[in-house]
Amino acid sequence: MNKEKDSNTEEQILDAAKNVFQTKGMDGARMQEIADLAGINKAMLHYYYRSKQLLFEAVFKNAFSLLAPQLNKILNDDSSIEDKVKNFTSNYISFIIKHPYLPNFIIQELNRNPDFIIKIQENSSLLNIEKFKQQVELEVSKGILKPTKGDQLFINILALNIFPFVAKPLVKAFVKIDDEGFKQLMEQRKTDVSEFIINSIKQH
Amino acid sequence: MNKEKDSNTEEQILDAAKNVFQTKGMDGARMQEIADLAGINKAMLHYYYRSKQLLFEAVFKNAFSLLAPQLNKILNDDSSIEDKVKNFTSNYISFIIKHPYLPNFIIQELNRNPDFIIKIQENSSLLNIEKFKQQVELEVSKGILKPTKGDQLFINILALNIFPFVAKPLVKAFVKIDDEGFKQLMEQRKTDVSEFIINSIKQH
DNA sequence: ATTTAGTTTAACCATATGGTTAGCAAATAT
DNA sequence: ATATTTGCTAACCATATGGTTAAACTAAAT
Repeated sequence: MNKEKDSNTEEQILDAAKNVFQTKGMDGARMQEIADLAGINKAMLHYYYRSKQLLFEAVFKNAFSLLAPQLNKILNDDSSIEDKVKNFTSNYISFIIKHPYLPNFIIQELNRNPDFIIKIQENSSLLNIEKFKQQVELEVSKGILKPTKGDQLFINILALNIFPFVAKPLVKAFVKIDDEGFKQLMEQRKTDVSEFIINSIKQH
Repeated sequence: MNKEKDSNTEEQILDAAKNVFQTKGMDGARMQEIADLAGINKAMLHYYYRSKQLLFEAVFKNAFSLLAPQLNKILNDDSSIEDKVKNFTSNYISFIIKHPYLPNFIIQELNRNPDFIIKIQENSSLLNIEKFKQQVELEVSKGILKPTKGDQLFINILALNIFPFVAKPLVKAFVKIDDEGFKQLMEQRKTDVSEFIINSIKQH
């Protein structure tokens, strides 16, 4: 057996599957299209991944494992809330510009099958907002922040950063811009969003 | 012919189609499932709506026409930005609690087929952010608001209001709540979100 | 009573789709 | 040298799916 070629085929399949699943979703994806994109026989998909469901799960886990460390930064990091907001906003927007289909894919598929998140919750110590909430409480009591609820703040941070990418067609239509204009708008948000949040919660 | 019954069947189909399309999307929806839910023969779907695509479009247009007036309020209304933010936030969250699948459906399908929004743009005078932007500029120059970009503010308002519903499974997992807890969290946001926005942009 | 038009159903059709199988060719092990 | 395992392909299969059709039914119009 040729190890080089083995892993290569398997990777090519996963690559093609990422492409197709992330743009068309589980329901819209076709095994044949994945095979064509990978340049191999359809039977190979089943040879390496058994079923559409399992191939999809491989893609989904892969996608989530890319996103997880991004979210982890804001939850389990020791910098101040202000620094977290600034860093997360800038980093996350850069990250999504590199992986534009990720947030939409994850949100769409979680809505299609909410049980998915249970599996994720079991496997990863992620998705724990407690430390963040305590930190907000502490900074509120110290007078650094105005009275603020940790969970709502967290939702707001996610919303302001993720939403524009998820609703990209809507945003493009409202603001009347093309892809290039959208990219510029998102670049601007790297600083605008953190300012918007800090302005709102910081005690002055 | 029985007009009562006519429109009834047609409506029953549209109702069932709304249900199925809005929860499963175009790709995940099955004509047979829609027919079963409507309690009629599958051929009736084609009798009244010709094809899956046209039935879907009827559902989509219907959904968008529900959402449009909501967005219109914030774009073409004469109250102050502060009042707009307060009213929109409260009204929109109430609205979505009544139609929980709407935002997700629209966003998902616009991403699947971005051309859809072109048709919408042609037909409706909606989706024009100009008045809102001018109003922001005016209030900034009057010193009511801090320096603020109208388009970014509009995106932020949409993001903070819409995102939690679109990402509901994610939010539930992070905050560790069930459906009841989610509903309470959203009720709280009716005031929290507008405060969050006003705090950020109002000159003081 | 009969015609006419709209409505509904069961059966059917062509195609798409996820998945399987038999066999081949090359590499590896014996 | 031979047997065995592995990677791969072409052909195939069963079922699902969107869509069609011909005939039956209903109710109003003549």
